[in-house]
Amino acid sequence: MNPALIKVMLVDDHPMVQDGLSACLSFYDDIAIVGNCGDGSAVLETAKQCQPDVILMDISMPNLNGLEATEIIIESLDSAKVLIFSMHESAEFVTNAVQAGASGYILKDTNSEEVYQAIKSIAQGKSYFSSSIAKMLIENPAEQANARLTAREQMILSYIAKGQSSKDIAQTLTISVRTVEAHRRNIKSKLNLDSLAELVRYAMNQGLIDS
Amino acid sequence: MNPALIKVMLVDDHPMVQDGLSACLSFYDDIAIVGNCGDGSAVLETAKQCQPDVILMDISMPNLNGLEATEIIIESLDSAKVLIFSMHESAEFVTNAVQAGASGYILKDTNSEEVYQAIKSIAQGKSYFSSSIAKMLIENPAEQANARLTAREQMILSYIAKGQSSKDIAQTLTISVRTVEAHRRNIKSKLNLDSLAELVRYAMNQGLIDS
DNA sequence: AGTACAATCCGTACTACTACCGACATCAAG
DNA sequence: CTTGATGTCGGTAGTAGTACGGATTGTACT
Repeated sequence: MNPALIKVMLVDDHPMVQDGLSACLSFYDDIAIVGNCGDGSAVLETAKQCQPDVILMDISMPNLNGLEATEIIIESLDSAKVLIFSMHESAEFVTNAVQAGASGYILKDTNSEEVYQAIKSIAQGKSYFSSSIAKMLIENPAEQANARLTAREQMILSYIAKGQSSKDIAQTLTISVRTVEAHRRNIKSKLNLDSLAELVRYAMNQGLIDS
Repeated sequence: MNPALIKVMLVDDHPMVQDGLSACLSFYDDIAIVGNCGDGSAVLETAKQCQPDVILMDISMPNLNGLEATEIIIESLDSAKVLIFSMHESAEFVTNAVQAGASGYILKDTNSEEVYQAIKSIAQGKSYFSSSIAKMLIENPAEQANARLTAREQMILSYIAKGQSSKDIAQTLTISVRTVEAHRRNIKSKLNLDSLAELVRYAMNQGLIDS
């Protein structure tokens, strides 16, 4: 058999994970690592150079998180499929990833054989989810359709969760304080959360910020 | 056996990270991976079998976290040194790790060369910290000494992180709003944190609240 | 062309929180 | 017994955020 070579690009801010994936996937001769990237904001550029078939993407990254990066990729490069490679097992993450355009979602505690199978499925145009993820999706079907934040709102929320005031955020983004406050209101309304504390917890659970 | 050979044991619940470390460290012929373990509760048993010189330990793991596992190891096997391999860059994690008996702390975004250097240092009885970690320890020196919150302050903080206002907390505890505000000030002063968001993150990292 | 939504901005009144300043009671430890 | 830490409470002033109420632009889809 002479299968088509699948070009894979890795996006993860941990060199160890990148090296681990590279090492593991190098055993399969129908997969080629054509590029890797440790920063969400550089994903599109790298992807345009590499022209990968499958992008294996971490969610929590500096600058630009994996979900936003996925949206950009899906809009700009319809040839590439995105496979999310995350440690987060919550339903919000998975549904957000799917809505962002990801074709699959696997957990970081999966072994290399399953990663390989997932890449193969994605490359063939199928979708792939870790068994525990699939089970969860069946048990908790789509709940919060209106809970989806826009990219701008996610950006604002991440600054809020980092501890910046509306004034700070306004200066950072060079927009009016009133605009930031409006986003604040919309975010709280969408997520049905009252307090700043709940916003921060939501942001942390969503992986919008570190630590 | 080569007397200079450093026996290393890996503890991480992500197979990818384990594989990556194994692959990267296999290039150095003075290091031997003598065992690995994906679960904190099995660390001690595995370590007794392997008799490692250095244990490379993740912090976030199921069942038993890396800090607790480190304490047990240090008490039971004085031959083994522990090198924490974490994605968390916060001062609390680092100081907690050191107090648990870890000889070093490196971040998951370090490259394999630095991991190698860290293992060598640890094996020689020295300590090793990632440059950003060392920098942080220098900039924020002994603030963890006065960073201990009283039971009352922890209680107040947990309510704050849950999203309650000072007024709410005052009613819940049947004390004055001013008292709650005073505690708030003291907590922020002790922890050297300005914003409510940082308080919430601290509380979550400390496990004062759920999810 | 019309609708919907996102993103931007403003006014006003109100509440919550912060930064200062201070006080006093209790209780453990030197 | 003095000292220090803790927990309690207050005044006053200022800043930050909320809750209404609007508005305008641009884009995208029908």
